[in-house]
Amino acid sequence: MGLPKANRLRHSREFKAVYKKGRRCSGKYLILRAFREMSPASGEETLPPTQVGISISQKVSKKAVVRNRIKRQIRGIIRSLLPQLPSGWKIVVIVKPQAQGCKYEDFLRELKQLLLTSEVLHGD
RNA sequence: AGAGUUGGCGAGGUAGUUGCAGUUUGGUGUUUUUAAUACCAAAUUGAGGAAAGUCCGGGCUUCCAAAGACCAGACUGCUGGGUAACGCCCAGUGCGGGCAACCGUGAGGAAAGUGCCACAGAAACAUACCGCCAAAGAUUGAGCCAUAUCUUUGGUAAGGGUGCAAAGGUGCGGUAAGAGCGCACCAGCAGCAUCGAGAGGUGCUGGCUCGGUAAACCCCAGUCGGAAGCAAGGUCAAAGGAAACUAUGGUUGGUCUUUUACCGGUUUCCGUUGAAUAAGUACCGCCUGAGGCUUCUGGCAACAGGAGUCCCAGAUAGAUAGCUACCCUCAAGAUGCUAUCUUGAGAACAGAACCCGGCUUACGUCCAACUCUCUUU
RNA sequence: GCGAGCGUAGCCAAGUGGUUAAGGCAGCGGAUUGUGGUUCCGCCAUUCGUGGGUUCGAGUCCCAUCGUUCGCC
Repeated sequence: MGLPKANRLRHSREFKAVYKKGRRCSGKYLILRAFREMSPASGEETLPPTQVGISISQKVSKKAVVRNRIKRQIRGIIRSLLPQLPSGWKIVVIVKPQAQGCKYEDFLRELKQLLLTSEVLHGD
């Protein structure tokens, strides 16, 4: 469940910018860093599409298979949520070591909650 | 039926659907055209036997200015073969383990030299503590003989004790006591004959002899240009500039000789950009290869050669997941008496990152062959 | 990708192939004290990360493996 290339964070610089300027929300298993580029002249139409990156360290698990599965599941959730997200955001999802034994539903619930609390997603 | 040994296959399958990456084709948009790039649609392909550990061997790339000599250095170590190469593989020899199938093997040299062998023991490359034996002398005694004890000189390595190990082992003869001193068998060494391509096997003869350790230094034989590694290295557009430190030198193990070749190096800051001193993935390298499959020939085999056929992952914050249906396998339960139904699971180890050949480690199921034991016919 | 080091008691650790593996902290028991601390004495490694091998004998030498820490591009 990969994301389209336009919706990915791709460079180390962009990650660093998000860490530096973005707001921070943490849950039980995940940490969210979000940052919106607000140039005063441009309107909603000219904003770049929202880009998302996932960061998972070797501390979560030494096994690449486990790390990749978590990444895929999170990416799948983001993909399903993508139409609801407003454009212009740069988001980094960091996986905590406690997330080792988590299931798809756990990530889904937590990620939705984090997006709401960080005011990226405006609930109804 | 149980216990065990060896080898092999495969890593659930098919269809649909949503989604991701590559390739090809078509279409649309952008840039001045060629072309490049983005999006859309269709077709097609999409992780492993270990992709892992990075323990060996290569290919490939760049640097070391070129040539030569010597010394270092590293690795390997029964024989023959295979291979691009290997510390790998195959076949054999010796030794060790197992009742056996079979398995393991770091298996050159200790009479080139040096070192070490704790404790114990007399002695651990060299000897005599207790013993045994012979001769001489002394002691008790007036003297002699015998015996005993002691001393000195010599012989001996059988016995005792020590130890991982005591100088070939066992038996018989022999001797003052003993000893390969002699004989038989065994083990080791040397020579000859014979078989084998060779490691070695077998037989005969001989003199009887020499501790262990080289995964201690070392000696011998053989192999190796060195260093880095795809973050190698290159293409693209552009624009380089400033400051500081260091150099009579430097150029990849060391020394020397000859010829000549090249030249600064490091750090910091500013700047244009898709990207700026660095992990630039924008592009190449980058997936046609010591390639796979089928078959024939040679070879005990590893493997080699010929023919046919196929194209089979190429990401770069890094592509394989979710759902549905059927089949197959397994487990549990019910009906029921050998089939049906229901539920659950499809595992274990584990994710390509330049590419190959091995080794090692992790790991679940199935199949085949063989060995031993027990029971029945 | 390339390389280097370390695993010894709960913790920090020493250890030229040769008894029963040195210390310190912690812990436990005892003595001293009216009680506690200080001080003193004693105990505490079924064996040196794991598995093989060499050796008469391995924590030490060799091979493989597991874990862990660090460096460079």
